This record gives sequence, structure tokens and C-alpha cells, in this order.
Amino acid sequence: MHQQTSDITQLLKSKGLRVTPQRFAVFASLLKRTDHPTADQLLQDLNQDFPVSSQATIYSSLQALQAAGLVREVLLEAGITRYDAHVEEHHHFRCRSCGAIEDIPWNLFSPLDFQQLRPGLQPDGYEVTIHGVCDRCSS
Amino acid sequence: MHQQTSDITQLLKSKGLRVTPQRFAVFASLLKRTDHPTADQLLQDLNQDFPVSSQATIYSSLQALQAAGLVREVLLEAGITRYDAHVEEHHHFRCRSCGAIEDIPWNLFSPLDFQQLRPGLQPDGYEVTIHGVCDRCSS
DNA sequence: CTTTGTGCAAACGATTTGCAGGATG
DNA sequence: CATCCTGCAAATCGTTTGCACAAAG
Repeated sequence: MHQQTSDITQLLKSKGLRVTPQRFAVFASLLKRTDHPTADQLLQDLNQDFPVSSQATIYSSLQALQAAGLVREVLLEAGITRYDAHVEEHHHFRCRSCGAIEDIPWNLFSPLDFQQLRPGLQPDGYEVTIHGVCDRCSS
Repeated sequence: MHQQTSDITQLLKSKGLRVTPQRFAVFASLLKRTDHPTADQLLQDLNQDFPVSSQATIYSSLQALQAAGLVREVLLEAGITRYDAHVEEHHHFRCRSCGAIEDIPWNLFSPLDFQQLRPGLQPDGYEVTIHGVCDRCSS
């Protein structure tokens, strides 16, 4: 949150990524948004005023950012890949009526106990997806 | 588990679905498998010996079965939609190395407490996705 | 006999790729 | 200045659609 321009540049560099205007713009835009946009929504947003990036570049930027651990995929609907730069762990609530997606704070639930997991499986992370109806749709 | 041929037929009928050889085959195959196949894997499987179904029909069968609540989608990798006929709730473990997917029993974890969820959100289900490395890959 | 499903092939939308020119460190 | 990125257009992959024929209830 509240990253300065120079912070973002340093962050990208520290992960071994070249800082290009396109890559910077993709990451900065994702940091600003909390709505988990798709690649295409991101592209629309960036190119709103004047062309900033192309389709192919959006995808390669997202791949690079993902590989660097700065961005993660969010999979909630079949065939739709969303992206999120808020990599601090959190859960998701998805409204089955309007499709809205809401972040759920990580510490809302007590941590899962992996003791009972089958021996051999080495977990290194998890997330909860909650399905339901949001307030806008239930009224 | 261990459904008889006639059971499956009755089950489909009870959900208001016409029983066609294709639909029957898709559902029966999914019931037998626990590996969450994609539509294409399912098609390969069914048509292994002789043609049973076409691509278009697999997709429409899956849609019908899903609408009837007999099958659910499993989303674990970007762009890959998997299907599962074991609709009793359960969680998933995905190996980040080989991609293997393993079912995790629903009652392995104590139930989540939705009390603290933002008022207005009405949850009606959830699932946990665990990421990690499986025994085959860690040795 | 009416309704719904099937199979084919064409259409589609999201993502990837090859390649020539351009920018980064 | 060597390496890596960008943009374009073509290619690819999974899924959907239109339509004529066949099968289910």
C-alpha cells in the first residue's frame, strides 16, 4: 500500500526485473486496485487515455511479476484468470449472484492445523474461497 | 461411490435430466475417477476404445450435470477447468512441482467460524486450497 | 409426436508465439 | 553494446454456437 514511484522501481529491481514503463504501469495499477482485474481489464485501464502497452506485453509483464512473487493469480470462475498484487495472504468471498469478489482478511479465521495432513505432503500455503450472496444481491 | 447402473439412471432422472448414453457415460466416468479430469481428458477416456461422445456433447453434458448439482468445477490452475462428481464437500491439495491434485477430507479441519464475516455477506459454502509439495516430488 | 440431445464444423475469446526493431542496464 | 522487452500479427487452445438429424419420454 501507498508505494512511492521510486519504491516500486526499487522493488522491481530488487527482484531482478528490468524496469520498463509497461511493467511499471502494470504493477502500479495492480497495486492501486483491489478488484482482481483480468489481463484485458488491466489493458483497458492502462490504455484508457493513450496507449501504454500491448496485449502481448501485458501477459509477459504479468508472467514476470508472478515469477518474481510480486503478483498472484486468483481463480474463482472457470476460464477467467484474475491478478492481484496484494500478495499478503488473504481469502476470497465470491457472490454467486453478481460475481463480485471481496477480500477477506487473513486473520479472520484461526490458522488451519496441518498436523493431520497425510504424511509426505508438505504444505507451504493455503487459501479459503467462500461462496455466497453479497448484501447488494440479497436485498 | 459404488453406484449401480440403474442407480445412476434414477439419479439423473430424479434431477429432471434425460438419460442419454453420452450423459450417462460422462457421469459414470466422473464418479469412477478421483483425479479431477479436464473435459478433454474425459473425452479421451470415453472414446478410448470406440467413439462414445463428441467434444460439443461433453461440454453440454458437463453443463447439464453441473446445473443439476451432480458435478462441480475445480479451479486450481489458470485456464484449466477440471470436473468432479464427488460433490460431498472436500478440500484440495495441489503439488506445485508435479501438479498432482489430492482430495483432503472435509472434516480434517475444524469448521470455519463465519460469525466475524462482514454483516451482509451470506456464505453458503467454502473450500480450502492447499499449495505445497507432494511426497513423490520432495524425495 | 414434441422436446431435447447429438455431432459436425465454423466461430470465438483468451493466451501464446515468432520475429524485427527498440530500450535497458 | 549485449541482453532483454515491446508490439504486431499469426497461431494455438479450450470452449461455444448454429444447424440438420436422431433419440428420449
